Amino acid sequence: MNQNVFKQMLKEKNLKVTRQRLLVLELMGDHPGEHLTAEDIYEFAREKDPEIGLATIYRTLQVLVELQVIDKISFDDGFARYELGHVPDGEGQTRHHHHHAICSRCGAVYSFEEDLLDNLEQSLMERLGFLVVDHEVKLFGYCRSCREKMKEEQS
Amino acid sequence: MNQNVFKQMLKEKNLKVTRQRLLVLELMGDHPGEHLTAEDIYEFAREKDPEIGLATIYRTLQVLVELQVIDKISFDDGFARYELGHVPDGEGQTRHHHHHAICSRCGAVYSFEEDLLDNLEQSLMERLGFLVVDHEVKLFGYCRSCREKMKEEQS
DNA sequence: GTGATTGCAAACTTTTTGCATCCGA
DNA sequence: TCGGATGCAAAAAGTTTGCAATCAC
Repeated sequence: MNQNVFKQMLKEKNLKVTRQRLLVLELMGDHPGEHLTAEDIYEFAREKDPEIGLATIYRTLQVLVELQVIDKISFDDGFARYELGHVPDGEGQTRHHHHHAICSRCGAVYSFEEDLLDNLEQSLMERLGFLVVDHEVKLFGYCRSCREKMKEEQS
Repeated sequence: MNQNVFKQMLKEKNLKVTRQRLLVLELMGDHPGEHLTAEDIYEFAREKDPEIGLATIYRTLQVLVELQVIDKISFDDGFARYELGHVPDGEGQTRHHHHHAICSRCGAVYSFEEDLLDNLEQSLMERLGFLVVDHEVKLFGYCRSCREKMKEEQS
C-alpha cells in the first residue's frame, strides 16, 4: 500500500496523518504474509518510536481495518491478528481474500489464494437471497513435516 | 447426542459423570443450530441448577470440545461460541462441518452444509503435502431482508 | 486556534486458575 | 476412600476508555 494513497484515504475520512499511523502502516508492509498480533506490532513499533502507546496501536489498527487496508483475523488462540488486505477489485465489490491452512500440531499457517467458492456463493443467493461480499476459509490439518514426524513416532 | 454414549465417552477418558456435565450436554441439545456463548449456557444452566458456577461451564465446555461433542467457533465479536458438532463419519476421518453466512448488517447467522472444498483440499495436498482434516468457512454479506431494507433506504 | 490524536493508567470483558470442599466410582 | 470435579474468588490476558497534554492542519 502506497503511503500517499493512505494519506489520501485518511483525508477523505477527515482523519489526521500522524507519525504513529504512518509507522503502523509501514510495519504492516514490512511483514507481508505474517499474521501479527497487536502486541507484535507494538513491539516492532517501539523499536522505531519508543514513546508509542499500546492503545494507539489498537486505535490505529481499528482505523486500518475500517479503511480496509488490513484484515482482522483470528486463529482462535486468544488474540486477534492483523494482516495486509488485498486490494479490492475495480468495482469495489468482492474482495480477493486469501485463506489459511493451519497445522494442528505445530501451528504453522500457510496462506493461499483460490476462488473455489463461487458456486457456493451463487447457491446461497438463489436459496436464501444472501449476497456474499467477503469470505474467510480456515482449513485445519497437518503439514508435511508434521506428518513425517508423526509417521516416525508411530514406528 | 445420546446421554449413554456421552457417559461412555467420559468413562473411556477416566472422567467422571457429573450432574453438571450432563446438564451442559442437555442444554446444548436443547438449542440445536444456535451459537451459544459460555454466558448463554451459564444462564440456561442456572435455571435448572442455581448452584452451578461459571468456571464449571468453561471447564465442561472444554471437555466437550476435546471429546468432539461440540465445536468452538468465533464470529469475532469478542466471545467464543459453542454448538453441537456433527457426528464424525464411520472412518473417524474428515468431519462434516457446516458453515456460516453472517449478515454484516443485522448479525443474523445462517448455517448450511455443503462440501465444495474437496478440490481445494486435494490441491493443498498435492502442492504442500498438507492434509486437511477439518475446515471452517465464514461468508460475510447481506441477508435478504437487510438487502430489501437497504434498497428502501436508498430511495 | 481548535478539534482530533496521543500516552498513560485505570477499567472492562472474557476466560483461566488456586484452593478448600465435595462427590462419584 | 481418594482422586477428580466443583464453586468461589482472585488472577490473567487482551482490549477499550477517560482524560489531560499534545499535535496536525
